[in-house]
Amino acid sequence: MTDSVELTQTVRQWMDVFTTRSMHAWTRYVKSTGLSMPQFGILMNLYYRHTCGVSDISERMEVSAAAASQLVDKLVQAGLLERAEDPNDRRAKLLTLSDKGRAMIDSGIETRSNWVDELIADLSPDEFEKVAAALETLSRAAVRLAGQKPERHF
Amino acid sequence: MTDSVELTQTVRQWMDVFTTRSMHAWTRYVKSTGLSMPQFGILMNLYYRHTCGVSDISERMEVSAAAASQLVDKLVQAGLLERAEDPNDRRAKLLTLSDKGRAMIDSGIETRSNWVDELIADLSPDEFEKVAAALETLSRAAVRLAGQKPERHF
DNA sequence: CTGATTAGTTAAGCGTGCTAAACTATACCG
DNA sequence: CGGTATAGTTTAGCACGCTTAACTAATCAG
Repeated sequence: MTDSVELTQTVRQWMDVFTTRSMHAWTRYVKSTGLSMPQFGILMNLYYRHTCGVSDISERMEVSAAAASQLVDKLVQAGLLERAEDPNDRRAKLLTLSDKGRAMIDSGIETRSNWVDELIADLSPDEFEKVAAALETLSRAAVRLAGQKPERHF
Repeated sequence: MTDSVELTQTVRQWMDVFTTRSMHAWTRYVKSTGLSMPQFGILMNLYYRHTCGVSDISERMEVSAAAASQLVDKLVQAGLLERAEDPNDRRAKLLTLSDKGRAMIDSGIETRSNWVDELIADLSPDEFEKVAAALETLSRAAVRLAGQKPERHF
């Protein structure tokens, strides 16, 4: 039986390689879109949580409401975001990605996928299957962990 | 035999979950240090590539030499970086992390490790072993891939 | 030695993100 | 109804990163 400490080390090391690599790629892609990091962050938020208000953005990004409002406004003007009035609460706005905004994020994810696909293409079918199974296990664990303490900032 | 397209989908999805999560954590940590993103990026660079000059920073971060010089200067003043004259070429500087700078990155990696460890703790011993094996496979593939085209920007 | 290149710094100026503060408008509550 | 809280915007001002351009100093090539 392999040493458990050693295995932990393996997992951490992978995390290290992967995080470094993926952050670099991400940074590069964001720059290529011409958007700033915070702007792109808002688009990402809306990509996953389909709609929300300005104050939600403010909370998630831990910036003031003023900052969120300004950032959102730029994205609206760039045609990446739709900002509609909430019919249930006319103070609030409903923010959603425009098609253009969604396409931009899709394309970013696509870029990321390409790297992963190259990585996978390098594996034997057997390795591939094992890797996929392992990652699914990890995904489930991640979801479980996130569910355990949803009270944490976000 | 499981559908290969489906497996690819699994891998991509994990990538998605993991990237989102790890970038968020990274952003939060950087903010907590009081450093800006680019400043932290320089420290990261030097953490992995033990020493380099100002122009190397400039190239890797794709900013002007002036920008690199200014950022480095702030880090030196903050005591996170050592800037020494290169004895072989007195025009050039040798940049290295100070103990304080190294500690800062170590602590960031530590934070990341904690999350991974929590994730792992949630697995059965059997799952754990399989996951570790799979990630090692992936790591090797990543290294191989990186080695294949080292001419790419970096 | 001389001219050109390379490493790095400094200064001026711009764009951006951020905050605090003041303000508008809607919703909620007694 | 009237007072308070909430959602969002606007403004002024600051800090930061970045660029271009001008500059110093060291190295290299003929």
